[in-house]
Amino acid sequence: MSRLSFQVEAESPGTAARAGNFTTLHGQIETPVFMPVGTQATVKGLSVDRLKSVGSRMLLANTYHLMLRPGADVFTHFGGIHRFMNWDGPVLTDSGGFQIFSLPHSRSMSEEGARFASYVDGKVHLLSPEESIRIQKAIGSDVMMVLDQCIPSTSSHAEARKAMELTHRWAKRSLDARGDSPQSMFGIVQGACFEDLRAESVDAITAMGFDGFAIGGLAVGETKAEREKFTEVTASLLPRNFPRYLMGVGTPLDILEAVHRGVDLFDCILPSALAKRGTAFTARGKIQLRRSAYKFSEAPLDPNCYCETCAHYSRAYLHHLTKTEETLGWKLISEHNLVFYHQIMKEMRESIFQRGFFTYLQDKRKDWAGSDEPL
RNA sequence: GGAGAGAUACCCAAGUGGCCAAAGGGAUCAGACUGUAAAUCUGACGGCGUUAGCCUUCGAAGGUUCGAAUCCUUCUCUCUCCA
Repeated sequence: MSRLSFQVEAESPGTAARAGNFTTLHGQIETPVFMPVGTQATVKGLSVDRLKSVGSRMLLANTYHLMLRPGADVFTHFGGIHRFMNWDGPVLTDSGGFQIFSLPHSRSMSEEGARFASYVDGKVHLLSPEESIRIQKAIGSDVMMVLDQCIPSTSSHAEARKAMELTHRWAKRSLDARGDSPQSMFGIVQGACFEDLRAESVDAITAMGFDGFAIGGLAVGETKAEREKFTEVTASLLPRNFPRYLMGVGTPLDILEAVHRGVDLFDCILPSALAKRGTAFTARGKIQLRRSAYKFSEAPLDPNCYCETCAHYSRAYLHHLTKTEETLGWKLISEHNLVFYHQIMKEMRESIFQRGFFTYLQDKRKDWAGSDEPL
């Protein structure tokens, strides 16, 4: 029986998009939902007050980074991440599977797990499925992710099969390691850009008894068209009554296209990572605040945005903060970007209830993809 | 007034006869970034030309040399120390 009690509340004609909800140990979440990335038990630059104010309801944190610092024993001491970081909403922890992909020179792979040399002190850690789950239990996340092997999506069929099969064995070990913990757990579908492997992976993972299903291994090298195709191929095979999570995706347009294909949860570093380099999202495309065109601009980022940044600060000021690399600029643009992401999720959900998602999709495709700086 | 040091492209700064249109930073401009280790990475950066190449540059003016940012002469300006 699912620990999340996910239910589909509404669907919309002409699309696989659905609106739903699920219940975690720290409250209910309405989908589609975007989770800001808080790798180190912080969404960079934003206090919990600000996060709540911009509309964040569920955060992602990272097992690998938190294992290195502050370490699982600190979470045990505090009784979990919620009290530690003063966040009372749900938290999903990534297992460290993405670091297998993103830190390839710091680790070696075996059946047992991935051995990492810590970037903190060089000490070697074995990140096995059991160890990842042990740490995620200490962190006390509401949703734990199985340890998987994420590989470049452009990998060969043979490599993709090998990583997928290992991911399946690790998924089973991860699930077994959960034991009777009340924390829920998602399995992860792999298979790179191969339809047969994606189908096989869905069969294997859905047979194990998870509380939700993630589509992994996308936005790691493939084209936008491939990403959409394999999101669709995979999502269409996943069971209707469980949440579907597209890991690490993506741009506003990526998310729109994925909701259209039946995905419910998202996380991405882009709103905060791009804010650091002065990129803001608006309904009319991206704004690159480093451009000197904004030097004297008294306009807000987006005249239709209700965020604090748009209420109080000009593009000229944000341009200045970006050029001088002041952290306030990063923070103000991050807040704006998160408001933008949460706002579009809300609009998608509402359009599904109104049975108008497909129209919304077509409008946004035109507005976003057709702008000078496409989203 | 005396002694010394120096003037290089938007800025800082290497270069002391040919391999120099001139290292390296910064700034500027452009691009990248999707389950975040890193204030990150990439490209352009005198002008014209698609390339070959041509033209104009190293405080100013002369000179030496086949050839000068580099050597010589004079001049202009800046800085440090002593009076």
